[in-house]
Amino acid sequence: MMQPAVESVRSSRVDRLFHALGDANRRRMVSHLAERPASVSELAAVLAISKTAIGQHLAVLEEAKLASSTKLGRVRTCQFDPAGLAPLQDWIDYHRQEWNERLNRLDDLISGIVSNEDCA
Amino acid sequence: MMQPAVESVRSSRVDRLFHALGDANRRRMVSHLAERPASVSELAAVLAISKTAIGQHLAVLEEAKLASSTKLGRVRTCQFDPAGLAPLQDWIDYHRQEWNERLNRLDDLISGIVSNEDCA
DNA sequence: CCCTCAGTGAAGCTTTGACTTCACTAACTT
DNA sequence: AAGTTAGTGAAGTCAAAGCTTCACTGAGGG
Repeated sequence: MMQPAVESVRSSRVDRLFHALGDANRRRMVSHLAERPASVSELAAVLAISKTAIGQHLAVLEEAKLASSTKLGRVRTCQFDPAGLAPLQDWIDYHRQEWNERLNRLDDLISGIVSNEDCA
Repeated sequence: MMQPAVESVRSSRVDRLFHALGDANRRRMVSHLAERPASVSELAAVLAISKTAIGQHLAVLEEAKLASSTKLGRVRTCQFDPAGLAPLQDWIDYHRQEWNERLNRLDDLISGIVSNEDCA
């Protein structure tokens, strides 16, 4: 639903993802949907904001592939899509790894120093 | 450095964290710092923005505990703090778990149906 | 058929956020 | 001492983001 005519300004997938989760209300939506699917009205009631606002947040979440929705009759049911979190997890893993490599290089350096001392 | 006089508007730790990573330039800073520490000037050169802007981004990253910095002489050296990613990981894990529980409940339901069919 | 309820599009409001420039301080260099 | 160079504070600009209200469509219920 509510796909923008033009591709979003946010270029990358990761960008859309982090931006989507950067808003507290959208995270609350995700948290709620992670427990059970919900309609727009229900989400509006829970977050205490207008249905219009929910619709806007939903569009952002769907662009980030964190949620999906289908309309049956007049009610739209929104769902959480956990697979959408994958790129986020990848980003974290990547930076954790970078860090570990830094530690490893440090270890090597220290080992070198130690062995030098042993030689002395 | 640059601690705000008043506590940030962003209340929770998770909030600050997601918001900090919601900006592409700040993520680039983190990526760069994950490889090696860098000065403000170096980051400004890499990202092609003013040193002032780097200072502002740095403040946000430090508030989110994703980075730290120390000034030696006139140069400030910035460092990535990987431990700051923990709450982010926790958030993901939590929502993955919620999802799994949903799947389990679904499994139980299906099992119920199946055994009913078996009885029929 | 009329009424209500769920959701949407359009517009506009207000705040936040990401920069910049300018001016200034403090630390090296020569 | 004089000239760079690194970083900062203050202020201002500009666009994006989060909401709201209003008007309207369409589905269901009496």
